[in-house]
Amino acid sequence: MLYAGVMSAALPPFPTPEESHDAPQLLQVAPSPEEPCLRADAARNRARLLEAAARLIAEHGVAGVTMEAVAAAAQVGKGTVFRRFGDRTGLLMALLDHSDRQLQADFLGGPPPLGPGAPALDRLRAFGVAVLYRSAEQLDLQLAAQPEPTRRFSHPAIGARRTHIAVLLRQIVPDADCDLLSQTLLASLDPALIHHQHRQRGMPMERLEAGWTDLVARVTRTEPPPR
Amino acid sequence: MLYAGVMSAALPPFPTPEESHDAPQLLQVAPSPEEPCLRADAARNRARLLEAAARLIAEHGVAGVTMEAVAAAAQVGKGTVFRRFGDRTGLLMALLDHSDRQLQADFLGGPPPLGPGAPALDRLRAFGVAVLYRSAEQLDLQLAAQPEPTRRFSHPAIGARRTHIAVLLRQIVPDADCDLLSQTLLASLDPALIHHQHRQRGMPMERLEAGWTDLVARVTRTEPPPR
DNA sequence: CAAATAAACGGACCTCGGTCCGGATCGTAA
DNA sequence: TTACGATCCGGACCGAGGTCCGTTTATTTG
Repeated sequence: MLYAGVMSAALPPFPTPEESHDAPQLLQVAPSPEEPCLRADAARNRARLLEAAARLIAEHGVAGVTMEAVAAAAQVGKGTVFRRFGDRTGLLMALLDHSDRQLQADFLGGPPPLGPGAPALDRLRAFGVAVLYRSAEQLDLQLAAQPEPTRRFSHPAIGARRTHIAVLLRQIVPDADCDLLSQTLLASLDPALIHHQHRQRGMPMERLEAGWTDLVARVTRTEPPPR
Repeated sequence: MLYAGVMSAALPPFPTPEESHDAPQLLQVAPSPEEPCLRADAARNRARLLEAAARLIAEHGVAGVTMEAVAAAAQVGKGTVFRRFGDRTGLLMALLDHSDRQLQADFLGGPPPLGPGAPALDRLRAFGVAVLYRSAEQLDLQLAAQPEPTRRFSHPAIGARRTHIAVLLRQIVPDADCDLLSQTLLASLDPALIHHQHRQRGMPMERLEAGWTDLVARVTRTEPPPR
């Protein structure tokens, strides 16, 4: 389990203030237009908390990330953790934030086929594969960071992915209900599903990758790629 | 919110003993071959607990279903609740058990197009629609009964549905990776997804139904039905 | 019917997520 | 530099899920 990415994600002092779980923004990419910019001590504590959480994960796994433990490790009061991140999943999602932004930057402005420049169909294929492997790398954290079912699709990062898929789909199958189809496609990349297929049913990642490619071909009614 | 179905589910003294959450049986239908058959007092308490839980839901919503409250309402010790149902989700899933069996009986042996007799494609369409509306009716309970991500696909009832979809798919697109496709299709019927589309994004159920029909057509590479 | 054994019971107890509010700190403006 | 208000901090506190184990009860066997 390599949590190096997670560690680095903890370092930038970008604030994700406590109001982070409602803004229905469609496409986030920068640390949001202009954050209320935390007070100096708040920003410092935020960074220490993320770092402490990452350290706890590295040492004791996700299960070891107790709100009290994180607070203690960061030498901070428990209330501070909740003030900053709202709840446990908020903290864990913040740990994934860096990697979320990375992915988003890649498919919004990175090199093809993930980024713009390639045909939409190729971008869609590449997107799924990217999400697949990214999730597989951080599966434990991804699973633990899943909020209760009611909010599972409310996270901005998820919304951004859905929108991206929908945009691509509209270029390929303009007549379809792309808003709906995009959700379905995204659901097939759910970390819990990956966990079940890969770990519980033992399917190799290559098969999941092929499954995604095939699914995209079927849904778009195009020929499967030669492989 | 009609919980009549739930109430009636509480009545049959069928035991679902504490070992119910691992048996990887492919198709359950009866109350399992021969349950270890609970002791008389245990069966009685089980029934009282289910009844109490259903009553609490009817009165205070799912949020009112506290393990202690259920125990108290059933005039039983808290430990007994956990012994019987393992954990909270176990209790809530037990409440859905009756409706699960009903659905299963319908698609395994009921009248077409859900049951055998109709072409596989029609059965697949009907299956999705059935699951869709059934879930919509009990959304709150369905959402609350979702276990942590790790076990979300381990429930026997889910496995049965997956298998059923896979069987149908194999008759329609024998060359596809039906085991994988079936999971994807099932994922698009996830209660959390329905909740998000229908309640949070305001899509009418008819649109979700059309979405399923369209998805099935695309995935099987068949013509969409005339409507 | 009585003794023996396995199963079930109950509730005290623990942990952990989440809340609350009096007090400390930071940023700012005079 | 000082004063002031907004923001933040901390940890006591609460509720609910889950565990444990001494006690009770159903069932079986002689």
